[in-house]
Amino acid sequence: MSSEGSRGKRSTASATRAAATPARVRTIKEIAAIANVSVATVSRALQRPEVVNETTRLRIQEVVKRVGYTPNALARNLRTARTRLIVALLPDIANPFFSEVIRGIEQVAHESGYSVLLGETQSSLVREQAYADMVAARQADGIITMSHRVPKIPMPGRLPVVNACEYVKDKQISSVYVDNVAAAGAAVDYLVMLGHRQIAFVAGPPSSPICVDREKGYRLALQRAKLAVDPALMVSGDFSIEAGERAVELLLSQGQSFSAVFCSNDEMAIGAMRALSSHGLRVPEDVSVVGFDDIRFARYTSPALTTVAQPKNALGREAMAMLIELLADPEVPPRKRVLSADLVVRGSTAPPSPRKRK
Amino acid sequence: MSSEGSRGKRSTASATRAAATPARVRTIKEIAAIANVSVATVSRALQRPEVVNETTRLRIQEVVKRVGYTPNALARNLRTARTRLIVALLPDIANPFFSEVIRGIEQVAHESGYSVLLGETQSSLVREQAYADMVAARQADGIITMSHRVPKIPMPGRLPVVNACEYVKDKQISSVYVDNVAAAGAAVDYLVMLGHRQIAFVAGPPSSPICVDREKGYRLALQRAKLAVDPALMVSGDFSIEAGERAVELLLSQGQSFSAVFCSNDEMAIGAMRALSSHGLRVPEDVSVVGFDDIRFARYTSPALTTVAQPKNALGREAMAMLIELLADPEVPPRKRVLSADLVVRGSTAPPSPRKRK
DNA sequence: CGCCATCATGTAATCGAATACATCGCATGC
DNA sequence: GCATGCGATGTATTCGATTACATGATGGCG
Repeated sequence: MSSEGSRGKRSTASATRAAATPARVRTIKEIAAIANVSVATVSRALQRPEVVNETTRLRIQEVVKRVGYTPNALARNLRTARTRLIVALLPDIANPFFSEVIRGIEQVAHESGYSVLLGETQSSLVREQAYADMVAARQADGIITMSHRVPKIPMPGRLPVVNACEYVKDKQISSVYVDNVAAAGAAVDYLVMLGHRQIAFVAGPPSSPICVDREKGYRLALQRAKLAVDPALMVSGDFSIEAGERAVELLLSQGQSFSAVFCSNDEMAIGAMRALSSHGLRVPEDVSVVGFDDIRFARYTSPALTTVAQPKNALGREAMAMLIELLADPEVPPRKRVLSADLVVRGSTAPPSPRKRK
Repeated sequence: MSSEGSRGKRSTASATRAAATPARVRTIKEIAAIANVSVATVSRALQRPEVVNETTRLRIQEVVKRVGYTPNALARNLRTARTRLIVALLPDIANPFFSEVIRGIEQVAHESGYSVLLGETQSSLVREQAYADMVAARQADGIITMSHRVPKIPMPGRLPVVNACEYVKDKQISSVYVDNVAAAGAAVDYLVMLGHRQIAFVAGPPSSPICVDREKGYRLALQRAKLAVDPALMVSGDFSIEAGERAVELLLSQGQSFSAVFCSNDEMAIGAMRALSSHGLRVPEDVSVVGFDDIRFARYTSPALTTVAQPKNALGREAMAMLIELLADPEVPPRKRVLSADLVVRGSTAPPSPRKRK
């Protein structure tokens, strides 16, 4: 069926600048017929232009452009068993922290001819798995996941998965993340250096290893300063602004005394600042606040937020580089790459005021 | 080649709970061989279970689960000519406005068995086009674009494209967006009602029709109030926080007199507030600020931002519903669906202070 | 002059699943 | 007892590209 008919044979010269051929979905066969060559030649003209005779190539390219042909990627990918597509899984696109990581991923991806598709998982295992299945189903070559779970993909050997921002215990999975223990410790060290003695901590979800690390950093820093770790000053939240608000509300309602709060991410810190000010407490005069991540909004809160800046772009770039390496050679040994994060001091921190609060 | 060999024949009963068969990539042929049926039966057992005999079906399903078989989606999609995948293009994932729109899109998509992949375009035509080509290349069924451009896709008839949040002139493209003229007008009406007479306007990129509309709403509201439209009070920006900052800096450095600023989006409003306060002007006592979008952070600025709330979730839901409708029946007439946006009054607006400023 | 390398191109197999059509067995009706 | 229909399954084609291998033309060289 589908015999080109009408056109075909000797069309190339005549119709070059004729009215645009009505846009249609074309196949390589049609292009071959119009250009009077075989499908193999068309394919070669598009894939490895250097092996086809120049005039033939130009003729084919002209036809392709004129009739508007886009090769069917499904057929091509089926045959070649690669898609040049990778999926980046992020828990929450509303979290500005990930934006820049994504940007880093995309930069490196494009340099190597990969496209990036984003999947929002809302931390749901089901949805993580659904996107991961795209790899099993051969719709994508690999995955960068920004959660602390590795989806199951039935495959031989190494999974084409790289973990970014978080990390998993599985030694086989390459990860890029920051030294959360050290970074959190540095933040608390700074508060201690300012003179704070009662430092509250708003933790993230305990299911996430990096949150455990941030808490560990907090504890170690207190120990270094010979300060007691007071469980009553430790609350946990789910990374949302509201959670930060609730955490501080809780501390205040319990009548806890503290002159600084260290939060496991910036959004909770923003919530914390809000709760403080709605209780008439000034930041940083009455209470200092430190966040983690350095999201874009952190410098626009008032006062601007002191926070631990993760190298977001580098995290993304490095993750993608690792994935590309892995896709090129499944034998490369897995690595855990640890970057460093630096404290950025802004206006939300100051020495504690002499008069004891509350 | 590839004769299953070893196993095959009569394995089903014996190995049911044997040690997991080493994970490998399977094909429908292998499954058929292991289950002792034809590929057609395996395919049917998976696609239309009701047409295969129950015992056969159970046997096949058991094998599928045991050896870990995921059908090759490329092959399937190639054959069936549909992917059940749609791509949502957004200019900037860092912009929290889009997050909720995406969420609406995903909700409806999943209800109808579609998966959503996100493509960040950074407003680059090239990148928009690259993602759009996925449709031409049959890797996705349709596109929801949140920019004011419609990518070119060589296809017969209606393009499987829906426009959300923005809109394009092209009558053939369905769109969902809010009545920006009315919404901007309502915001300015409110400022007028509070007593403001000198209202500055920070516009968005003039290339975007919705920005033109917001400006039109501003002008009309001023006219309704018999106030002059003063070009000196109108500045434009690119939707970033920094742009809002720069816009207000400019007005102040020019010595312009105004008691309120209406910004085309929340991020510019946040920038505006920052510029005002860094010049010692209090919001709202000295200058009132109104934004547009109602992003999540809008209620956490201090003071909380008065803004025009777009029905973000509904925009997403409606866009996806339209796309699904369109994919099911390319004949449905295109529609421009206009939702309404409501002013949310928070703390950044107040009547102008009696003493003239500057 | 004939052999062979080289270049350009064509033919046909292939990727893995879906499915139209064919086949087979068996029960039902006349 | 035989035609009919139906349910269950198998055979073989198809989707649209890539690519190994075959073929044919050309030219250089001994």
